[in-house]
Amino acid sequence: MKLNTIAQQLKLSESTVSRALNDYRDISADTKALVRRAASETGYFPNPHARRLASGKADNIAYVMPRSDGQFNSSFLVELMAGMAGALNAKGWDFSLLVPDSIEEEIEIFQKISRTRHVSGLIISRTLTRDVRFKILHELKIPFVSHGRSMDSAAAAWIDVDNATAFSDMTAHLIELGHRRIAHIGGEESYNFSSQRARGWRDALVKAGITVDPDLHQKAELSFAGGAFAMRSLLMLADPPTAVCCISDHVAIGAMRALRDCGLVPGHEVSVIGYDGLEIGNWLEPPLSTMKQPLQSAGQQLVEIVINMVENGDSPKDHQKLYRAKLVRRGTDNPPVPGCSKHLSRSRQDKNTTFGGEGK
Amino acid sequence: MKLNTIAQQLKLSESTVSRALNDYRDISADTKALVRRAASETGYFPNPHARRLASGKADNIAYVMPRSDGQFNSSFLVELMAGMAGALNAKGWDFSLLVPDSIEEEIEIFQKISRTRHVSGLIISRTLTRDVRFKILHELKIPFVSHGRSMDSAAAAWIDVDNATAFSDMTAHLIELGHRRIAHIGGEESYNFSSQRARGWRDALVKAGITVDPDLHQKAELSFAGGAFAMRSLLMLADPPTAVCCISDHVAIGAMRALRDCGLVPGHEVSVIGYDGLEIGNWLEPPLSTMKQPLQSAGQQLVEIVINMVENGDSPKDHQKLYRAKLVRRGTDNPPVPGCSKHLSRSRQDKNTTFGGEGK
DNA sequence: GTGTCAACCGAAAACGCTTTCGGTAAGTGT
DNA sequence: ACACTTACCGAAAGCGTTTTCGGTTGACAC
Repeated sequence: MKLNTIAQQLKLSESTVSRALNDYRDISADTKALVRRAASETGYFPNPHARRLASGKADNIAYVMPRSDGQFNSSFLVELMAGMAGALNAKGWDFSLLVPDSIEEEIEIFQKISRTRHVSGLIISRTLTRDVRFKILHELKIPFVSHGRSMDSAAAAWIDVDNATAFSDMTAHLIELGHRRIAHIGGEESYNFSSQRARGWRDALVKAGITVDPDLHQKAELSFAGGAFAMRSLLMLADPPTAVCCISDHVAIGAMRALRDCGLVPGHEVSVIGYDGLEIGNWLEPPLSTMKQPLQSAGQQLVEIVINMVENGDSPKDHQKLYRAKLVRRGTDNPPVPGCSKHLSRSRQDKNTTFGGEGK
Repeated sequence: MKLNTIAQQLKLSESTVSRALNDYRDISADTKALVRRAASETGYFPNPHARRLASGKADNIAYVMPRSDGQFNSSFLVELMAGMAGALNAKGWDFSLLVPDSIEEEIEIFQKISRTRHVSGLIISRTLTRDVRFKILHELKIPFVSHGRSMDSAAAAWIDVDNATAFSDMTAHLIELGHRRIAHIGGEESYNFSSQRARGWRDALVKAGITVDPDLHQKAELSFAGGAFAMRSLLMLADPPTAVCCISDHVAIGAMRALRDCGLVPGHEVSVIGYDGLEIGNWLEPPLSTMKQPLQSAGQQLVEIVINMVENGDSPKDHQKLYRAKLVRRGTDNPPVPGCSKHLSRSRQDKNTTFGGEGK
């Protein structure tokens, strides 16, 4: 099933067959049809390695998968990768996965790619506030797009959600409901989305004339446990919050658990809003309010961007896209309950008295 | 940075350099050291395409990712893929993802692989009870391992969990707690794990001398919504179950929601046990009991198996491994509450009377 | 000395495709 | 009739490795 075979069979030269298959315009329509039919009849597939070696093109995209955070929004990740694979498949390109253990290893991989060019384009994610990868990839001249911005991404291609606006929207919503003491459970601020979300929260408070109490800003691991721990700390405060903006749904779910453990009902004594729009939130008791990203097909978009850069040499700057998250009210965002603040200090409440909030 | 350059630089032939790098034994230790040093100094990486073309080896593994079931245990999937990527990376092999839209497309991909051999080995999953892929891959002589068995997998390599035993263990446990009316919310039985799990449930009942009531066997979509729907059907029964064995944690979570919506408390009037050992189960109210698979590094294992088959020509049959799932008691498996069965028929209960079960 | 055997290395032929360059034949205008 | 395109195709040179097949040494025994 080599090009050779098919050429002899048709009494054409290899080069003609090759060009016919690749739709060169100096091949007559007749021969093209002829060759195509012969190819599909014999079930011919060009050898990718030979093709790539000869053409110098790799025709594949690699996604740098964030390592070892089992707690991160994994359903989203799967969705994302499926989207990428689908879009690439439509183009006939390959999709590989890179899972570096450390940032050093990641950079090493980049260098290898830049030398051998065995990967035509890259998609990175989980961007840091300051992220060397942008500079490195730029220097190595590897076409790439990032899922998430960074302070170093001005000249790069990216798609992202407006984290700051999302969290100021969220916070403003709670303020409008009547809350004044609104906490934020955030994450490690070296991650760009972390610091942006914290900023959004802070901005909304300031804008409403509420002074920001540093005690109300907790930093947590982005996991169930992290959220639970942070929530417990908040409840220990002399003047606990009546609402909490959580950096992720996972964290919010942990926080809900902590509330329950103290005999409180999420959305009653303490409102909770998460972020991610996870399906699971709908199935909790009570259902978790959250911010949802509109990226139904982020994977596909990312792929299309990087393909454009590889094939047409598009400028990265022409591919920057910001989306806005939308509030999804479910059951855990409600007006503060007057007099409830007393209940909030350390003492475990009797379940029967605190149970049965007004719901949504 | 070609082999050429480095050869001239050292005044050696290309072939010598190549063999030195690949550790052939007819190259002296001295020259090997020399070449190696030169290579690492210049930062040389062999061109993968050229290498693969010349050697005929692809040195990569592809994973056929199950498409479009957002509801499936995605954290596990991510974990799995990370494990695969890690193991492959250690070997210097590439990892690609295949995401076919249909079974036809999947088979087409297999044929392409068998022709061009651009993928050395395959990992498949989400096996069907009758799964043509086993026969096809065997005929095409593509080395592969499956994550999950099938009726057609006798001669193939696989790792799997003993689904039947897991569900008979689960059911037996509920029987021991005193339950007699034990339902099963299962899935589409064309999936192998689905039918196995249903079988385990049925076997345990029979073994305990309990006649199997077909009404108690619900088939649901493997999602939150599917679980909720099935649970509602069960509650509508004239004689509803006091315990439910759910095919997955997702389904169980949906079932819990349905219970709550009827004013019931999961683990009180109706015990619920899930399957998968999802982290999220720990954070529900009450925490969900479940069966946990011991596959901490299934990805790595799968990769090692297929590599062995590719490199050493190992027989598939020597790589079949069955694991046993373990019960994780959390909050939703308890003895039946006497007199509760009355509450179970359709009527919405007042929350205050039903709330506050004995917990775990 | 001659023969033998390792140990080492080089020349050159693959591997299966792409792409440049040039050549022929037919069409176009004058 | 001539030059000049245009349309189409073939020859051949890569692409950067691996691998087969010999060939040249030097050591060692006789």
